[in-house]
Amino acid sequence: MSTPVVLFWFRRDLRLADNVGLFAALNSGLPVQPIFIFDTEILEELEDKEDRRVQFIHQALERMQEVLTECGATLDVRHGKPLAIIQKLCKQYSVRSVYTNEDYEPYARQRDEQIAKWLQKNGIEFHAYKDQVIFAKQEVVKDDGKPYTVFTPYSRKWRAHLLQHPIRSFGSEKKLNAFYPQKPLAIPSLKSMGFQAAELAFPPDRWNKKVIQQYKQQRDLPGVEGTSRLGVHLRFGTISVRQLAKETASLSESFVNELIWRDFYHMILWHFPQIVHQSFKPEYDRIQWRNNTKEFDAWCAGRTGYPIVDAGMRELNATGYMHNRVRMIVASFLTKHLLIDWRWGEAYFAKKLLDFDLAANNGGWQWAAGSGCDAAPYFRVFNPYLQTQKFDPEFRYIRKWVPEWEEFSYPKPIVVHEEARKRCLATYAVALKK
DNA sequence: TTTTGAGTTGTTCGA
DNA sequence: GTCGAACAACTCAAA
Repeated sequence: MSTPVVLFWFRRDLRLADNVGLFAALNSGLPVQPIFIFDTEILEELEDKEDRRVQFIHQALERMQEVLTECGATLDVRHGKPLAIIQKLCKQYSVRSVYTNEDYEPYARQRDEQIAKWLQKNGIEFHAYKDQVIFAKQEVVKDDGKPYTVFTPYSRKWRAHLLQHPIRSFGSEKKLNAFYPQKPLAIPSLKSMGFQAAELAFPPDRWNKKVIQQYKQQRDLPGVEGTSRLGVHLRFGTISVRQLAKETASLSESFVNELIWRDFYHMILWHFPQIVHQSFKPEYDRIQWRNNTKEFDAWCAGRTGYPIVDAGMRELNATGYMHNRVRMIVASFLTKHLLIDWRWGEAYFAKKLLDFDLAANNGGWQWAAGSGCDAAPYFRVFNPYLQTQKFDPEFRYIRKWVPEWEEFSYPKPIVVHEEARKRCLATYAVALKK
């Protein structure tokens, strides 16, 4: 009989340091075999065979593998359906329990439920920990126990809760000797999984003190490096959100606010999973979207004739990233000027964004469309010219992504702002009148 | 239960 | 050019 072990299953927490579930596993008293599963259910949905997110994950795994190899341990990486892989691993190793960190997306919840059930039937424990966010699920709720749906009171309660429950550190990186000793195993290559590498760099997993200090003043200026660029690292857990919050708390209240927004949207998704398909405010699903596919294609390609919109879409297409201010502008433009269903825009972002996160992306789109919790009022239609004047007054961002914007060859606006605005207000009014 | 104050990120119009 | 009101009332949170 082989040595009893516990498995630690990495998902959106691809780091060895300050990892709650890993810390618990390493303290379980049994040697820990770390695993990762490239989930074919998810990978098959990806159209782009150079999808940079797959590469990002691969790279993060390789980095952990280096450290683990030095400790005489190894990460066992598989490719397939999670339940089947877990069943296989439980046959191969003498598994006493499976440790992991919670994932609040509907697909993940259903997957974990199924796996936990199978494990339980086979006498194996399943432990999942909160690691992805600072406060989750029921931790920050109204006095009557119900979830908040308005951000500001949520954020006040969140901050009060933090004072009562200061952030702890989980020194998982200090227990590397508790891994199961084993000869190195190879990580499946991208190619073997039907993907290929593109020569592209990822943003660093560090933050700049000056950027955080000036975050409030500069975060809205897409022509300036005024944001942290840490979204992708929070998404895949290559940095710890707890550590980040702790370190930046004294530097910028508005930066911490963005981390609270992240918790807020994850909490909302947990309590209202139907928002993946439906408007948070159901009456917004009565809107008669125009859904013109030619206009949608123009929006996707950055050919709307509105330079700030086109710059954003071109940045997204070229890099897998878009500045947050511009995300709002292009989302407002798609839903309100073009009257295209927010789900179309949401799906396009899901396909393209390196830092794509279901909770935040859905929250952002429903906010822009007006259909979300605590959303922009429906009559608030961003004026692309005014937004440019305010946030890109010297056209730095526009010049970078749409160098031909002043030339004759640049397309005429796909819609006239004033007309589109009126059409939007009229269309929304029909859907929302009682 | 009732009341009161407030609500991420805007725009337009008219005095 | 500047400023406040209207947009449209509504819902939420908390006292």
